[in-house]
Parts: sequence; structure tokens; C-alpha cells
Amino acid sequence: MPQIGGFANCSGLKSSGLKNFRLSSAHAALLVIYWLLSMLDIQLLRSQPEQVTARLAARGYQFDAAQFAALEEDRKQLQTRTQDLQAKRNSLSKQVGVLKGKGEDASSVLAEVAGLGDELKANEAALTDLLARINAFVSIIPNLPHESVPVGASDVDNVEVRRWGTPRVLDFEEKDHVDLGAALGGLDFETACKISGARFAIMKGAMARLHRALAQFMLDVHTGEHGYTEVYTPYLVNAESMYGTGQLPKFEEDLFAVPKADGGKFYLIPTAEVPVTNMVRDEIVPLDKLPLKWVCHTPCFRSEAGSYGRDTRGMIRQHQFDKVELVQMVEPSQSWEAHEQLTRHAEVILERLELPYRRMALCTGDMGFSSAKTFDLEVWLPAQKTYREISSCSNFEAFQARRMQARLRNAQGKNELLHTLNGSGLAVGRTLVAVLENGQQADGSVVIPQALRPYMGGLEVLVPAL
RNA sequence: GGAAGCGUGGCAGAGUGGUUGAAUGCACCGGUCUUGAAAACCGGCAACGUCGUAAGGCGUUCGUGAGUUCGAAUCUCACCGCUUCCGCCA
Repeated sequence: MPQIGGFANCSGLKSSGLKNFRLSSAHAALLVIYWLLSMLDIQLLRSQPEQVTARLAARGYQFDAAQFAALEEDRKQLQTRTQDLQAKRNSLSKQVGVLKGKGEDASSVLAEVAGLGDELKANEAALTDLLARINAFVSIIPNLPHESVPVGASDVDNVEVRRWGTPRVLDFEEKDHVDLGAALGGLDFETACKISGARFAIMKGAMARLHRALAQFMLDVHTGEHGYTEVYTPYLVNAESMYGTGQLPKFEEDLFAVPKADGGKFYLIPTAEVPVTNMVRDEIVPLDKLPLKWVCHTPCFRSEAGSYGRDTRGMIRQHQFDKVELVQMVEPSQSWEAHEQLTRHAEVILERLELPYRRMALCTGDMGFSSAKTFDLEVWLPAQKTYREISSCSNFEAFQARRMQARLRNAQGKNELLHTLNGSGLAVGRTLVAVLENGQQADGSVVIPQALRPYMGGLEVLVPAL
């Protein structure tokens, strides 16, 4: 089993100064700038602003190159000046030590260094402030799309890459999973609404078991056949982790937060991507441990702010849903091959479950913030007579790794950022929906896919209660 | 919850105000020797940032942050984490 040196040591280390990302002190800001500067390579922003601007424009982000250049100009000047002053102070202080060591008078040197104090302090403060502004500017820039990503503005410009399976032609009026679930007596949204609110579900009996069976099945395939190591992680994480994978600082409103007694807060994970990917934060992974391949089954919590009115019926869009997540950390040269493999790993689940799907290459305008390229897998839902997203498989290249300072030691003994990838393999709730709707029969019963039957005690059909 | 202690480089472990970015050992890399390997010996070996075409210079970092000081791994305060003992609970 892969092990990463030292990550058991969870003592907070460099990160606790970043709490809530409020740059409350000079040093915190310096740390942010030194450790986490940008999700994009800052050198690239400096050396090729035109290309960066063009590529970001393709995904609908307006990069203000002129403002960045101005900030950089100021930064360069201030930083040089500050470091000169620091160097002077250091060397004079050393002289004091030498003189005192020899028992000589150091008062003239002391007077000289005292004169530096105010200017140095002012410069340091100004630099801290400027670096914080640059960081704020740069940390909300999304990743650059890979050159193979189709250019487009929204989901209508996504490109279908392949298609598997043929939707059944039903000779009866199809039901959606809500009606099927109600008739089967296993899906209950009303009671869930009473005890929690909208966008929650209760599953009972064989339905609950089917849900569990799906997760078990997925885990078994990924661990047994695809070479992933199962991992169990916290569901509550700190702000640094959310920052590392890119949910913060930009998307706080999508998250649920839990206050802590000390005034800080935990965030509920919106996906296992967050805890799993952050396992390598501030780590340097030896080459021979790569690739790291993790599979993780967790609940996911999303506020769904801004999606009022969308998918309000049924289990498609919930505040809480289960997902089996695939995560890989690989050498940079391997990440595109890994992206294809990881996507296949998710597709295999759909095929084993006999669910028709298609693979979509997301266009530049529809991709997530951190992604360099994303394939969505969409499963056929008979009741909606359309394909709906059930998995999203992304290569982030070094984007997340840069923020997390997740590195590998290469063959030359040098540290370099590794590449991170992840994908749903699959979203369990939506898979349940797909199994119900695709397996339905005229009498409202649902045929359980062969692959799941061992997990259902041999049960072949879900039958409506009379 | 009460008491005590600890947090230094990949690891172990020195270091209590002044060329200490940090002794020493292990690990690792290169070399000598050897038919080959081991051993022995010699040499090298932190990260990040920044300036520079480069060579290299400079800055920051000893759990995190704030302070004292001309100067902090070393002193003060707060916080985080870990260990041990007692209590409590399973």
C-alpha cells in the first residue's frame, strides 16, 4: 500500500497561520505568498501574459494583464528595497557581534543600524500589504484549459466523445424514480423534508440496501480490478484543505460550515476529492511511490445555493449524497494517460450496471475552476429522456498541487509539483436513480442489474408493495 | 478535567542571545579501492522566494503567530499539536 512519508504528523505546521485566509499579520501574508502564491505558475503569468490572457479568455475569464504588470512592477521595487535593507541590517548586526566578541566598542555601528529601523519596518509592512493584494488578484484565476479542450461558452458547446449502450424502448408509460421509489416503498422525500428540509431523502428496506450495494460494488471493482487503495477520511475539513483543492476562496457559498468552539470552523466536504487530495499537501512523494491511486466512499454536502428551482424533484440534486471518488497523484508526464484511464475506470462501472451513457468533453466555458480538462459521463434517464451527469473526471495538472505544495522528488533528486486527477466513480445517488429508471418494468417493478445481485442477497427484482 | 514534559533538516539527535541554515550519526548521491559486491576512505547533500543571460548574490524559514533586541532555534506571551501520569468514560 502506498505510504506518504510523514503525513501522519498532523501538527498543523505551516498551515495554521492561514486560518480563514484573513491576512491578519505580516507573516501570514508572506507565508501565503511564498507557499501558495498562485494556482497558475506565477512565472508564466510574468513571462507570457498574452498567451495566458488568450487561454483564459477562452474559458470566459478576463485576465487584466495590465493591472498584473503594474502590481508586479511595484512588487519588484518594494521587495528589492526591503531585502536590501534586511541585508544591511543583518550584516551590521553581525558586525556588532564580532566587535562585542572582541570586547571593542560597537556604538557607532549600533547607531547606524538604528537608523534603518523605521524605513525597514515601513517597507516590510508595505510589501506585506502588496503581496496580499497580488495574492487576492491571482488566487481567483482559474486553470488554463488544455489545448485539446473544445472552445465554447456553455454546456451546449460540450462535445460528445463516445456513447455506450442503447436506451431501452419502453412499450409502456415510463415512471421517474420518485414514483417508482414511492411505489416500491423505499424512497421517502416527505419524511426527509420534515426532519431536515428540502433536498434530502430517506431510503428504506431494499432501496437502502441497493444504495449500499452500489457503493460496495464500486469500491470492490476499483480496489480489486483497477488498482486503487481504499481510504476512509474525515468529512469535516479545515479551510486550508478547501483552499488546496480550489473550493476556497471563491466558492464558499457552495459549502456548509460548522462553527467550532474556538471561533474557527470546519467545512463539510462537498466531495471526497478534498480530504483525499489534501493528503499530499506539503508532502514530497518519492518517485517510486507514484502513482498514488485512492478510492474513497463518502457522503458529500453541498449547499446548492443558486440552484433554487433546479432539479427540485427527486434525488438528482441533494444537499447530502454519497459518492465513490477516484483520486490519482501522478508524475506530470503521466497525467494525460492517467486521465484517460481514470475516466475508463468510471465508465466500466456504468457498463457493468448496463446503464447507457455517453462521454462528453466539457468545453472551455463549462469546466470547473481548477480543471485543465474534464470529461463528464452522462447516464441515460428514461423519465427525463436525456443524458444526465453522473461522473466528472478531471485532470488538474499542477494547479491544485501548486497550492498544496504537493511535490515529488524526481529522478534527478529535484522536487517538482505532481499532477492531481479525480473523478466520480460514481455518484451513488444518481446511479441509484439510473438503475431504477432504466430497470423499470410495466408493473412498476425494477430489475436489479446482474452485477449487483451478489450484494443484494441474490435478489433479482424490486417489487412494489401491495 | 488536573499535573508535567516536548515540538529543530528525509530520519535520529545536538544546540539557551552574536558569522548557527544549524554539530554529529543514519539515509541518499558522486568518487577512490575491488573481478564484482560489501566494508573502508574522500567529497556532496534543506526548502521557498527574489534579483541576474549566467556565475552567483540577497531574503525568508528551527510547530504557528505576536513581542523584546542592533541581532532570536535560543528570552516573553498566546495558540496548535504530541507524550506521560492522575481523574473520568467505554
